[in-house]
Amino acid sequence: MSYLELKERAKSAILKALEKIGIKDVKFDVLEPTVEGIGEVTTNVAFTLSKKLKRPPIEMAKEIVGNMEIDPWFKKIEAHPKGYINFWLSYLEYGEALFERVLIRENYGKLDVGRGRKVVIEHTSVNPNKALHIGHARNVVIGDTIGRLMKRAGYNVSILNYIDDTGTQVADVLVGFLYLGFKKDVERKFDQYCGDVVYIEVNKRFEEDPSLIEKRREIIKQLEVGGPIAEVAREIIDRIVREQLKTCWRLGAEYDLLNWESHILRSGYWNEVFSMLKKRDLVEFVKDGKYKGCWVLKGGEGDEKVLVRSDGTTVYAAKDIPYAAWKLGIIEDRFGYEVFAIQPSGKELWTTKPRRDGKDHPIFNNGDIAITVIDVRQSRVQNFVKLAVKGIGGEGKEYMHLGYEVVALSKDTVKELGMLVKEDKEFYHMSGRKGVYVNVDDILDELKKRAIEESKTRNPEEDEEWLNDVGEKIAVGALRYALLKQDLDKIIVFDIKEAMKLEGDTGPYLQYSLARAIRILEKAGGWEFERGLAKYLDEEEERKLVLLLSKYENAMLEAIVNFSPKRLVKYVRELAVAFNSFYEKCPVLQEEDVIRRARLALVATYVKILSDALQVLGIPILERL
RNA sequence: GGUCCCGUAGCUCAGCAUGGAUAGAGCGCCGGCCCUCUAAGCCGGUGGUCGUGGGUUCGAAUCCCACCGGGACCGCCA
Repeated sequence: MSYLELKERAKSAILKALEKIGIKDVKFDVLEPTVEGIGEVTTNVAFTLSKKLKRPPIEMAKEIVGNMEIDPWFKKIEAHPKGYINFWLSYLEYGEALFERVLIRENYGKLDVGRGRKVVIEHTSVNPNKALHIGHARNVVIGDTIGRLMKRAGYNVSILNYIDDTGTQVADVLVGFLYLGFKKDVERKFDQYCGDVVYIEVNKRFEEDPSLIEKRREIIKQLEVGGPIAEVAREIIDRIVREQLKTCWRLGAEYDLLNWESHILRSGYWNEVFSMLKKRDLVEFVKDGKYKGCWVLKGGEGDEKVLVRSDGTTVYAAKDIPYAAWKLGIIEDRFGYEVFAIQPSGKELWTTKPRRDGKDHPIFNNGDIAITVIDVRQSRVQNFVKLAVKGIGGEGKEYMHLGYEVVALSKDTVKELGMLVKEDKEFYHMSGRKGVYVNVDDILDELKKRAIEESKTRNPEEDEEWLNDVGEKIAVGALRYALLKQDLDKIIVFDIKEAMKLEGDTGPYLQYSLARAIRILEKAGGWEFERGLAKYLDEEEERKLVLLLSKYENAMLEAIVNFSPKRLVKYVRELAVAFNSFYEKCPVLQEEDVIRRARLALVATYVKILSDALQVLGIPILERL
C-alpha cells in the first residue's frame, strides 16, 4: 500500500459523503498534515465548502464526517475544531499491505511513466585539457543520477559524453607540448598534469609571446580538418580523456557513447541542418548593421544569434544544433562506431568514428527526449538550440536543457589555494586558466583518507584492502550526496573544510544507517516473510517508519517528473532519520516471538527500500563501515 | 540597460510547483545517553521581522506588483 493510494482512499470517502449530503463539484485537497498528533491524512474540503455555502468550516466538517462510511484503513476520522477533517490510519492493515508489497511483490520500485520512450542524456562533456574539478563533478553526478532515475521510470536511456577535441582549450595544451617543450612522460596523472601545469603555464606565456596565439590558431585549424598535428594531438587527447573517465567512473558514472566534436564537424551534419534552417526560414542573412554578412538564428522579440560569421566559418554554438538534431534522430546517422573501453561494471563504452562503416552497434540516438546537462551560464545558447531543433521538425521530440547553478569556491578555500582574496567577497568562481579550482580526485582522496582513519579505529582487525574499499565508498557517497542534496538553482559554495565532514546531513549518515539495519538481519540469522505481523508494531517510531516507507515510490516519482534528484535525497534522509530513532528506541534482537519477527520485517523493508534508493542515487552500499 | 536565478535560525540549506494548523533539518553552541542490534548514532535545549513594502484571500514563507541586496547571461571567443 502506498501513501498515494491512501490519499485516494480518503478522497473517495469524502466524495461519497458529499454525494450523500447532496453536494457536487467541490474542489479540495487531500494533504499530508504538517503537525503531529492529528492523524496521517487531512483535507481542507470544509474550507472551500464554507466559502461556497457561507457556513462555518467546523459545521461543514462535522456534517461530512457524520455522513462518512467506515473504512478499514482508517481507525478514526475526525472533524477538527479549526475545520480540517483528519484521518487516523489503521497501521494494522496498512503495515501489512506495505510489507507484502515491498518484500514479496516483484518489481517493487519500478515505475512505468517512461515506458516505450527513448531519452538521450548528455552530461560531463569536459574539455579534454585538464582534470575534472569540483564543478564538473556536479555535472557528472546530476547527469548520472538523472540517468538512473529515468531508467527507473522505464525509459530507454542512452548516456552521451561530448568531447570538444577541436576547441581552444585543447589547443592551448597542445601548444605546450608542440612548441614549449613540455614532456609527455610524467609520473603524475596525465589529465592533472595537463590542467594544473601545462594549461596554466601556456596561458601565462600567451601574455609574454603573442605569436604563440598564431600557432594555436593553426593547431585548431588542423584539428578540424586533419593533418600531421592532428595525429599527434589525437594521442594526447586520447590519454587525457581516458584519465578523465577514470575520475567519472570513480564517481559512479558510466556512459554509452563518446561523441567527438571533430567527428561532428567532418560528418557534414552542419550543412544538412543549415539548409533545413534556411528552408524553414529560421535563419537570416544579414545585409546591414553590426552583423553584416552573417547568418543569424532568429529568436523571439528581435533576439538573434550569429551562427555563420561573415567569413563563412561557423561559431561554437552552431555545432550544438546538428548534434541535437542527431540525438533526436531528425537527421540521418552517419557515424561509425567502435568500442572505446570497458567500464568498471563491465559495460562497454562506445565511441563515434567520423564515417559509417556498416558494423553492428547499439542505437545511441533517436531519442524522443534529449536532455543536455550543462550549467545555467549556457541557458541562452541552449534556448537557441531548442528553438532551432523545434523549427526543423522534431514532431513529438523534445529538447531539454537541464541547467544547474555553478560550484564556486569559498573565500577560505581560495585562500588555501594561495590566492589573494577580498574581505567582502564571500565566494569566487572557478577558473581553469587562473588555477582557481579544486580537483575531484584530490577531494575524493582526502575524504577517503579521513574515512579510513575513522574506520580503522572501529575495525582494528580489518586489513588494508578492506579499509581501502570502504574508504573509497564512503568518500564517493559523501561527495555525491553533497552535490545532490541542494536544489539545482542554488550556487554551491564549496568549502574544503565543510566538505570533509562525514557526520550529520551527509552521505555516510545514510550508509551507516543502512549498515546498522543490515547487521540486525545478519545477527538475527535470517528471517522469513509471514502475514499478520504489522499489528504488533505499536510504538510511535515504528508507525512513523511504516508511514515513511510507504512514501518511497511517491518520492521517486516526484524526483523523476521534476528532474530533481534532491527530492529523492531529502526523502531518503528523512527515512534514515526515522530508522535511526527506531533503532535507538526499539530493540529487535532482544525481543522475542512476534515482536521480534514484526520488527525484523520492518528492518527488512527498510533495508530493501534504502538499498534501492541509494542505488538510484549512486551512493555505494556498505554492509559494514 | 535587457533577460534569468537566488535572498528563510550565527552558518549551510528544506518547505514555495498544488496557499491551510505551532515555519523544519544539519553544522555551531549548552546538557544528557555506550549493561543493550556499530556513539559516523540517539534524546533534550539554544536560535527565525521567512530581504523590504504593498496587494489578493477566511487564511500568504508559498500567488501578484514594486523596490533593495547578491549572482549569471547578453561577442562575427570557444
